[in-house]
Amino acid sequence: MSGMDERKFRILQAIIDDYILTAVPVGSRTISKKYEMGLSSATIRNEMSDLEELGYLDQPHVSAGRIPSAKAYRLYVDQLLQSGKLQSGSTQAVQSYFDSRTRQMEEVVDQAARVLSSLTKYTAVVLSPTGSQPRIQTIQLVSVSHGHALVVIVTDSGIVRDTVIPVPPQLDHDTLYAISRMLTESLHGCTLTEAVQRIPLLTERMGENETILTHLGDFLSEGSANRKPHVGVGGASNMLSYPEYSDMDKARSFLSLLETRDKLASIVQQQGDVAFTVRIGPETGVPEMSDCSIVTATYSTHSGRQGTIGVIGPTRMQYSRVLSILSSMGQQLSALFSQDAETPGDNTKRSDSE
Amino acid sequence: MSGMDERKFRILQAIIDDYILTAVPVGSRTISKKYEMGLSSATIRNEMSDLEELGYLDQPHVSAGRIPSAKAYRLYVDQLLQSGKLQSGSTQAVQSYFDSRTRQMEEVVDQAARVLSSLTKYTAVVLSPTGSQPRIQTIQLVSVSHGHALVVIVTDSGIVRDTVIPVPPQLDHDTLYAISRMLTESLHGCTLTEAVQRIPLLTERMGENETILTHLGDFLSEGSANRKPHVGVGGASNMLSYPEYSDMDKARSFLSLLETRDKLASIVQQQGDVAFTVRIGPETGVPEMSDCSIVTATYSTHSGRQGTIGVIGPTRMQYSRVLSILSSMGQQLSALFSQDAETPGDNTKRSDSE
DNA sequence: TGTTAGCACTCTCCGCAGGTGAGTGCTAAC
DNA sequence: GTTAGCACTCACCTGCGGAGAGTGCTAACA
Repeated sequence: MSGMDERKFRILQAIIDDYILTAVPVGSRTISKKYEMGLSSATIRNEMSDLEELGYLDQPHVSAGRIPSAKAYRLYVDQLLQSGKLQSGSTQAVQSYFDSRTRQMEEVVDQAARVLSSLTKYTAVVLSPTGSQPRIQTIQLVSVSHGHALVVIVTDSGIVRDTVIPVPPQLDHDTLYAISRMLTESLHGCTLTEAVQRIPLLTERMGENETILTHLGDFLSEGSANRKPHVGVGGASNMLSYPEYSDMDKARSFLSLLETRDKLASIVQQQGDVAFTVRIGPETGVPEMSDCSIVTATYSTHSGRQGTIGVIGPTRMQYSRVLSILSSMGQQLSALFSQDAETPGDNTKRSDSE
Repeated sequence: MSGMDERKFRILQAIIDDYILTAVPVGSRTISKKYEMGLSSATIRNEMSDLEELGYLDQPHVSAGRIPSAKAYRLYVDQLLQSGKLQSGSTQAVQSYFDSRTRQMEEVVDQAARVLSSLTKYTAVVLSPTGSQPRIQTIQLVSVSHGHALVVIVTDSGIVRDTVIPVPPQLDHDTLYAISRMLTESLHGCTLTEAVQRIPLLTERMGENETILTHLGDFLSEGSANRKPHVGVGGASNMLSYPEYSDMDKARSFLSLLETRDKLASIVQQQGDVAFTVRIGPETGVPEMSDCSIVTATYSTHSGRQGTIGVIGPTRMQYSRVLSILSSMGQQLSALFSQDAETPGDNTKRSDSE
């Protein structure tokens, strides 16, 4: 980073800004004219030559302008993150998008991805919260039809899952309720994994209905294993608007990556405890995204589970804008998921005002 | 359709087959050589000229080969549907894809879309079942936290929705259970709309807990209004593999159409009671899909609700293949959604074998 | 010593030929 | 009715030259 004085930095900044806007290699004349630097193109040229030597600029071919390298974006972004001036006004925009009432966690996640993509004009990915295993609060069996019951498990972070299991057909509502009470008392406060272990101990108390336990155990162990977050994607087609993806093959491989949700989730998932992660070009570690950048942020629920929101765009992304939008969105989601046991947007507020 | 003899039809068929395979305008020589017709290219040429006059063939420019018109595909498909020889062996392939156990309706729909797209190499859309309003079987309130309860409504076609509503904090499990029993008895067999109407009549029986009714009413009326089917899309990027979408703008508008699920649903949704619908090119009525075809089929649940599955591809789609795959998939889904109140793939089978 | 004007040079992009080849329509012979 | 032959038409490819943008270098200037 040595050899980098104040003026060089300002020029680099100008080049990045211009390139982010136009996606066209930027020449010395452009800088000296459009960005008032009080310097002639020749001087700029010299500086640019230096910047290229330092690795901040690339030249597609001899007689083209320069484009910022990944290193340049990195510098730019680091600067941005340090100077912490991102909050800005985008909170409003984010907020206004969420007034439509959504209920299920999956819906919120999908909706968030749509909002994020339409605000940024890039591709957005939202992962539902994961993390520490939720603890069981209530287990309830509801009779569905003769010989089948619905199992609903409520945890401190919302409904885990519901499933239908077969039950002895002679069981009536009240018996199911009694069993539910018993199960709830025995397993309250356990994580799913703990519950699976504890289930065998309950056999004698169940009497003839022990088949229920088998099914419940199956269900629980699957629920505890299957901790894949839900993945919402929005604005996949936005990417095609950018000239860097005018190549069909590139576009196709990018889009098909977006379709394999598991892989996508593992790429986007943010590791560590930082507020933001910015991965530029090769830093993504994904060949399909070698000229993309991924910006992610986390949000968290009141029970400490963490989710990730991310924006994928060309390396010449409007980082500052994106970071500020992500920041707002993260706050919104945190708030949303922290009321009412991660089952957001319930009727409370609206009904109160009626 | 007059002026169309047996031989012309065979030639037309050959042209369509070849064009479906290659996407390149097909010339008279190709037909006479690749497809053994015992005719010289000159004869074919004459016939092709006739076919063009009849409107079955188009010529991109004077000295190019011919390509089938929408009218030709229409004829081809009608023929295919009449001769009812589509069942074939693809059922196996479809079946084998579904052994992975899925549970929630949404998951099944998404999975079906993925399977469908990977089998056909086109873009697939699957709509969850809609139709006659489901009837309430059970209503259950489950205590979630102090002052909040989870409402689970089981209908004859599965769980409608669950939501958290506020309840008076002093209510304990048993009271909630009693209320649940009361609600179930009063509303059993109602459709959601009927239930909304009947709720006011229950006020006196609830005593001090009537706020619950307000929230329940809100929830029900929303559930009955919000009859949008879930839309699963698979293989969006497949479309980019076909030369007809090598134009970026076309591709983008197509993909962004796929992203607006509501619009997509209304396009794909099949009207009428026929087993299959094939809409070719302009017949789709959607500018973005003017050179696509949409093939849809329906599946239905044991409670008579209908869902739609569809494949979107270029007009030169492999109709025969697609129709047979759709047919299998439709059967699979019908079967899947008819066991266990539309909560498919439950533990029954697996547990029995353990 | 830093800045600037000027100039030669490079390389992409674009439009314009000309050649090639696939395919047609027509005519005449079988 | 079928086929061989032939002239004709375009799309596509390739190579070429000019225009324009941008650079690097050198020399002059403050």
